[in-house]
Amino acid sequence: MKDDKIYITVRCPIRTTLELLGGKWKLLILHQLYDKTLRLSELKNLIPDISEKMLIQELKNLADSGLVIRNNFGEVPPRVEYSLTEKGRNVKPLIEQMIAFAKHYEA
Amino acid sequence: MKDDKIYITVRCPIRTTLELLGGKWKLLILHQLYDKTLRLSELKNLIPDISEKMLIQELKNLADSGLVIRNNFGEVPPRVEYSLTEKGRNVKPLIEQMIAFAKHYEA
DNA sequence: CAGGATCCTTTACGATACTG
DNA sequence: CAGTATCGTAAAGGATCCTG
Repeated sequence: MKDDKIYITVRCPIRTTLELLGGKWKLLILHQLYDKTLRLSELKNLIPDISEKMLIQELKNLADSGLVIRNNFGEVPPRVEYSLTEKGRNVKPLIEQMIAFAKHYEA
Repeated sequence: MKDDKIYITVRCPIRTTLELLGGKWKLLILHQLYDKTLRLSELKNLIPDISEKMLIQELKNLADSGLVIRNNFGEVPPRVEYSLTEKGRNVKPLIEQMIAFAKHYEA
């Protein structure tokens, strides 16, 4: 057999990023976790218009992606803190560019 | 009256950017228009899984935002070309960071 | 306080047919 | 070729109630 072709699938990096960070809330959450550790209730206060369901869901999502780490202190009453992982810290330049873009756009 | 407060509304820049670029397709379209002018049919070929409806809708969306310019040559058969505007070129560093993020993530 | 479960609404998106 | 119009579906998101 000749003329066979080998197909390799190169995933579009834009799509990869959209899958990881797409949606209405993930980047807002990551923005708040930019350089601090926060509890669920603190995040809720910082992003007042997010529903609790979405906040929890998206945090779990980000944790599953390895971008956020969930630290359960196992205390009573419950105390759980969220922060960026090493991988998660790679979103920082992206967030910076989003802020820069908005600034340019509104100028 | 004293102790009155003046409230100014500072829109979160992340939200601004999400409103302009959010959704499944806008950034993929902008990525293709990164440094070239393309016709509708060319964009359709470059992003095979987008529906024609969404492609046209999002292009109009981006044009309304002033990020993309629609150039209608008024010929028969129709010939319409899309490209980034000056403002639209500000997405370039953002796209670069999305690519960099995907790369870091997959590493 | 953190979060699970359920139900419901909204909106994003897709398929198809049609037009100048 | 570059659209418009319509209809239908799937996914995202929201409200509320409940639990350890």
